Amino acid sequence: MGRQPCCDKLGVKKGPWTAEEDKKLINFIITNGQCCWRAVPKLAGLRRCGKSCRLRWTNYLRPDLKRGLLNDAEEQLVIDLHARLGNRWSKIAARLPGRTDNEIKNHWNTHIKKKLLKMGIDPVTHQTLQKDDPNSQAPKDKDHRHQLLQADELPAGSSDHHVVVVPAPAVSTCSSSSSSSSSSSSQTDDHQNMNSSDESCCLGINSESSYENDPLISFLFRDTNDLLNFNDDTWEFPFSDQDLDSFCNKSWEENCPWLLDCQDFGVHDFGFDTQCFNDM
DNA sequence: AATGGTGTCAACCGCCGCGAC
DNA sequence: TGTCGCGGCGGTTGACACCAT
Repeated sequence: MGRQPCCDKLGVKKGPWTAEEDKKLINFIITNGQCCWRAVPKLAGLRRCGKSCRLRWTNYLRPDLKRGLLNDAEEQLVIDLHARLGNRWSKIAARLPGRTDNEIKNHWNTHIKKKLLKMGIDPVTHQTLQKDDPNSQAPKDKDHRHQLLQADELPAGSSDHHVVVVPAPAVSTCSSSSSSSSSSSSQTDDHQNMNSSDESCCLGINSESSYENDPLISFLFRDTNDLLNFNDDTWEFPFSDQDLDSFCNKSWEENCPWLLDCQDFGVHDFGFDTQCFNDM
């Protein structure tokens, strides 16, 4: 998928990356780490601009990337964060481990926008759409999974009637896996019917206690008031110093077990073992 | 089977902020 | 203070996949 390869006047290649180029880039970064991106193509033997190398690495080759569609819990988090931050995809991506801003942006534009419209929510303002709005198909079910709450602190340009979609708190059971079907109608229904146990299931969480020990996950799911009080300008990394020390002393497999799912591409595919990334 | 419409997403483009000088 | 280089960000593009007719 992508564009046809081409070169500009300076002989810099554009278009889709080949496996050979990927291998060169990965090999270089594993050996040298991420340094001056401008120097990377020259040193790695690539006819690409540094920007292209950086993008390829951060959006596709990084070993800590999750693959596949966003699950319902991640999607809900994106909606919540978007209500707070607007189109600041990098800020949103920073709160979703293993996801890139580009991925989230694409997912928003192709899936979530439509889903919100079907739910009767304006994807730009997060306001409920007017009832006489032909685009509005808001559900009337009072058991609707999401609570539409009045926000007291909202992005610039928001109106007095701005609402934020907030996920229900996670509970302790996990009954069935939820689908991330791309079918918009069934997807909406699933979304509305999915209970909070499904949500925790989506992140591989079996119970509240099971993620209490994971500082990042527990941060993501702790009191939703945190989301309402979220202030991007003063936000700090949610780990305590102790957590951070613990994190740094573990391998990436221990800290990020979902990365093991990525091993069939991006690491072992290129002849590297996971030790390479521990060394990094 | 052929055609046209729509969806998906990797990749590019242009702008901006920041630090160095 | 102004300029430059760099990295990062968000918006957009366009090739391919998929589906409906």
